[in-house]
Amino acid sequence: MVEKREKSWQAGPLRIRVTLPGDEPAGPKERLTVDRIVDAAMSLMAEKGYDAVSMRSLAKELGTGPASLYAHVASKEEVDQLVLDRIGAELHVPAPDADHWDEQLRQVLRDMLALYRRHPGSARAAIGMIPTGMGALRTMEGMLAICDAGGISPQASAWFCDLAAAYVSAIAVEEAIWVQRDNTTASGDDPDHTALDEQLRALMESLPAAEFPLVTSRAGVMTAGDGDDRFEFGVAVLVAGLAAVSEKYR
Amino acid sequence: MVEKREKSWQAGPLRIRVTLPGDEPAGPKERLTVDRIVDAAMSLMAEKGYDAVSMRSLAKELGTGPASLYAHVASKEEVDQLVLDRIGAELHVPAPDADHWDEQLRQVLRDMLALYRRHPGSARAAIGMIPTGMGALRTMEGMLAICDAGGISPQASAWFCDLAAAYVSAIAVEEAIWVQRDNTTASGDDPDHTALDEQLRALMESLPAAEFPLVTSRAGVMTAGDGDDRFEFGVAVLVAGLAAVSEKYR
DNA sequence: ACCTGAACACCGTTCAAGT
DNA sequence: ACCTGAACACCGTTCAAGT
Repeated sequence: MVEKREKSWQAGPLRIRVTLPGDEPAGPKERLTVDRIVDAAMSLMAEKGYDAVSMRSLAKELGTGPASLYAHVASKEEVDQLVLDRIGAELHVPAPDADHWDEQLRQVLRDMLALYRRHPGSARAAIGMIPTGMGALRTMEGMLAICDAGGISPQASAWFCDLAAAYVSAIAVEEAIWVQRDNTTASGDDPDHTALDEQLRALMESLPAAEFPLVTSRAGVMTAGDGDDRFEFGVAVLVAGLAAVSEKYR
Repeated sequence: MVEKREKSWQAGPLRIRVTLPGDEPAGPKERLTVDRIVDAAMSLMAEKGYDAVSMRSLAKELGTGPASLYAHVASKEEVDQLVLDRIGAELHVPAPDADHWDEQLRQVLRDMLALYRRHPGSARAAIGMIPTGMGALRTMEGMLAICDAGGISPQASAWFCDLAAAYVSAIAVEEAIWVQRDNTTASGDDPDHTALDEQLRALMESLPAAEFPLVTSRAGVMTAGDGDDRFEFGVAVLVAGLAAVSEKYR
């Protein structure tokens, strides 16, 4: 009834896999591999969000039962870890330039957020995960090199890698959760979360001015800016703060 | 078969509820209220971790079925929100002191983390949640006042509230996830996650030195310090960074 | 208005049995 | 070695029915 509908081949270092539209249930005779499981997890995540990725939905996508996956991965958590490792390998940190170390560092953080955005749902998998994939380690190496070029102390550089990763993934998770809510609530109408900002602003303005003089009078500035504006502020604070405290952590 | 085994009464502003040991299934005649649901969620979370809190376990704790909860709350998410609102009310921000605004701000962030730690599992509920409870709003008001005393621009102050909340809750979630893992893996032996640090350090040192000169040579400093040391660094970076960039966001 | 039992449509993981 | 069906012990939420 179902023939081989999926094609995959190796072309040098690239693994190419093509699935024609309407081929969702996939060929059941294709051998299960860790790579195929990770592929399926990433495409399912991108298409339907993190919550749609389960051992069962993954198995269905691959034309098998959930128990079969456990011959290749130990747990759902391992699948998440593998997805993150694969994504992490996409980030490339430039060679350090001492004159622009701070801008380079800010750019790495922007690229990290862009990576999560490019793979919707991936941020949710990153919650509480310590990244130990080769990609993440290479990113660390690159960040340390840039910090060195900027004269940042080794201890401050080391802890900054953690701090930056925690901040970026926190922002990415927050965004991922709105996006998911927007997708399930409003039926693809318009993706502005400005409605939510407007609501929050109204809430702040409606507070008793005597008890909340600042929140009420600054409701506008509190809800100002989009995600990028706020992230850019965060990135600026982090890098400026690093420069400022570096000496204290020598 | 089961009599009223739970006692609760009002004593001034305090709500006191005593459940004798062995009374877990609770009296089934006590009327269900939102407050009782939130009480149950908080104690279940503290005792058995966030994952143990479900609409079903909550119902069992309250001596009823899961469907009954929906007469008082709309969803599990609302329960989480209510728990967070209650916890948020515990934080108190001091009146601003212009000479020590930066130390005051750092202390608020420390207190925020302490709050999550005092209610284990609560951090997990905070993921992707925009805090709109009265407690959170009062905390914002207090932080804005301290920033004002420090001469920070309104825009920088406003965005800093967000940034700080995101950072602290990211750290709290990370900690909550170790704790949960430690509790389920090692059977209450010793709660040092230093073993994990040691493992990470070994991994870094085992990397090829040619490709990872900094990660390998600085594995020690990368895994140095406990949670408090690293958090203190983060807090120092954030507040110093705020002071540094404030003028750019006037 | 509040509560209930039963059901719906899901989870992750295990395990004996097959090939 | 790899895969499978069936089961175990769970989820959140809905809804008609009761009081």
